[in-house]
Amino acid sequence: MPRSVSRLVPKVPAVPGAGRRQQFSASTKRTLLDVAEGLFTEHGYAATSLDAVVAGAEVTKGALYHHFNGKAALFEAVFERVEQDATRSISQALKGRKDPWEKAQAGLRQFLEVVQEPRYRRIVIQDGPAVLGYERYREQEERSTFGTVVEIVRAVAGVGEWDLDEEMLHTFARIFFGAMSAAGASVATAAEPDVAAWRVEAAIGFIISGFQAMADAEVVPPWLAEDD
Amino acid sequence: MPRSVSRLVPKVPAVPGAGRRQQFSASTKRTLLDVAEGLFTEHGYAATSLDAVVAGAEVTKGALYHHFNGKAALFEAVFERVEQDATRSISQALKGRKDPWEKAQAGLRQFLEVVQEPRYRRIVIQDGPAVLGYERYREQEERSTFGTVVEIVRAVAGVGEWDLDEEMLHTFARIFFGAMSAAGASVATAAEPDVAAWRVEAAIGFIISGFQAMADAEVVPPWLAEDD
DNA sequence: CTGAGTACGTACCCACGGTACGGTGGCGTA
DNA sequence: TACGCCACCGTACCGTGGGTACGTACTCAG
Repeated sequence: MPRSVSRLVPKVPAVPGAGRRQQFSASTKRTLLDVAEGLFTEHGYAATSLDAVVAGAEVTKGALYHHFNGKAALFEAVFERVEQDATRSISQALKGRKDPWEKAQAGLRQFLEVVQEPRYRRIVIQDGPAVLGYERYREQEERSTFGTVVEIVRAVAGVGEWDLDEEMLHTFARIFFGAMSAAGASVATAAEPDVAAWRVEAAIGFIISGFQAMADAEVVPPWLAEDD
Repeated sequence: MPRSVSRLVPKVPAVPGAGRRQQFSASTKRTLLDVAEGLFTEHGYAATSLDAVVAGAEVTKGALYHHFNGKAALFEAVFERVEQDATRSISQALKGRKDPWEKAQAGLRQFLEVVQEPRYRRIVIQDGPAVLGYERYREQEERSTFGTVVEIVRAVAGVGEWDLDEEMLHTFARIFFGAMSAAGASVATAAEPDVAAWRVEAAIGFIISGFQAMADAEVVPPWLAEDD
């Protein structure tokens, strides 16, 4: 059932003057992205045919291949848009927060919200790595959601006054991001997402409290004692 | 270039007696799995054609579809084998360890080794979720690698004498598993895997030390204070 | 008014997953 | 030992779907 989406049709010029042609072009491109996003979310990348996409957008494959280099390119464009929305959403939640711990909490909460969106789970988490390859997948991550995590970790580390070099900071961010992704997935698939979300918040909070406690007590990580 | 793998050919009975027929059958099935594993690892699921698999195994599609219900089923069989090997490898590393913290460390180290295997990264981490779907993917995880993580977390929590219910324990395990997966991926793709592995061990050790410090100091997680 | 190039539509190719069916040889049975 | 059955596998074929080559209409600069 190819969903049809309303789209500008070159009949009467909507806005006369500078480039009506390009308006139609942008409209069809956007429509293709919208339809593709819906189908990718619903059936996944592999089970979505380009015929279904162009049928939903009420165009032909000629139009699709004019705007995108192929199916993978179309997916990547959709992928980028979804990640951009997610990043904007999270960044918005951080507005106004001053305390790094508070920012971390707000960021986590908003991420747990985002990860419950079907499109994010399906397109970014599930199909993303396989379609884009881990190389490009991590490139995309780096300059979107993951980038936000890096900033938060940097802020928190600054409060703790730990002397982490840039590499170590990225390692921590990577670990936290992986933890959040997995946690988010468990939240999204849980029978009661709300309860599960609370559990995750509690667990992560538990871990972070450990950092604070350790900073206060000035303990030495036990399995770093036997360094050779 | 379809790699050909040596395989039993029904010419002279290798071991006479009980069921030579089944030996040939098992041999071809195993050969199909071996070839498929190699091709899936090298080119990925989507870019691997069944023609290439049967060519490498020196059989035809008739044989393949006799043993497996389809391409996805073939992949899942390969997937299970890889995960079983990984689980065995990690369990082996835990043998003899008594102290839970020590077990955690050994398990982490072995996991970081496993995650560097190209077949595990490509088949399990990269293509697994997309091909099997998140449902089946997590089912498989649950009774293999992730199950080991749960046991380790349970042991460690027992030492800390924290009263975690089963749900919370699973949440922690989920988080740690996600952290380890992401960390493992960063290790595998790093320019210097050894150094990266050390960083991850240090970071995770850092976090776990936080737990110990917190257990000693009996602090309260800060963002759990404002419970409503 | 006209050339040029954008923005599509049309027709087609072919790789690849899947299926239907045919055959052959081992293995239990009498 | 003869025989029939079924597991095991080969052969031939189809349909879907990604990708491509090429034609066309419309727009805008000059």
